[in-house]
Amino acid sequence: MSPRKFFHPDTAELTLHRVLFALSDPTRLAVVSDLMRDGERASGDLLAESVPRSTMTHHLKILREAGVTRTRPEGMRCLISLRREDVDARFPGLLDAILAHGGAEASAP
Amino acid sequence: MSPRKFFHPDTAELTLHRVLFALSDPTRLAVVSDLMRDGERASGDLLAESVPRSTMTHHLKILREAGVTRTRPEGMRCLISLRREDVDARFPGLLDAILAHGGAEASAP
DNA sequence: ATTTATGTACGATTTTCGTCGTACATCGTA
DNA sequence: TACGATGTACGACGAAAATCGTACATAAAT
Repeated sequence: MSPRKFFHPDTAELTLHRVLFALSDPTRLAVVSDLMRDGERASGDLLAESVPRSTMTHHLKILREAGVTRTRPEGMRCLISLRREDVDARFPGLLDAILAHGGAEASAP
Repeated sequence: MSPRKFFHPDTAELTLHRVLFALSDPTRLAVVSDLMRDGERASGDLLAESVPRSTMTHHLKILREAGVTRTRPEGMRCLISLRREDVDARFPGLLDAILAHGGAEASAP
């Protein structure tokens, strides 16, 4: 019964092209937009109506392995949060620029 | 002998995920980094040593159709420049954030 | 008009990505 | 332990992307 493990890259290992790629998909952009507005959220509540679970798992894995989000197991659920400070430390202003654009594209793909 | 035509999207039609996708490739990121530092450049001078011409044409087309760059024919050559004001108008701070990161990844892929 | 330099168009190939169903694992609770 | 709820792993499928060679187009000069 080992607690579930999730790989998270170190802050120093984030690469710009990987982060940009993680953000280049409409579904993932919508997830990040939600996280920016609402803070930490359960993965099951993210776009739950429009995206199957296995598809959401896939997108969350890409965001997590790019260093954009953090996944924290909490009982049966997974809580997802933005790695705001880490991304800001490595790419200052990047998330602000995306936040500034707001959720204009943050609807379903 | 009509002068060569290149499609450029209107500023209002730029989408965030398309711009981010265009910037999510190391080769294209290196091109943009060069353009930020040196201004307008001939396409043949961009990474000429490491990327075949037809491949570079492909990348420049993606950048252009995403609205990130402008291509201007000048005699036999093509001059490439950043659409700085247009991208800034639509996504303020985005290019600054990438410029701030400098050319740290701007070497060959 | 021929030649040379530059860049595009097209096609073929390989790789990667996005989607999602199914089976499995984990967690809390009855 | 058995059950129900949540999330992951794996595999398959089709769509899209990255690479690059070859053929063609454009422009300038001879």
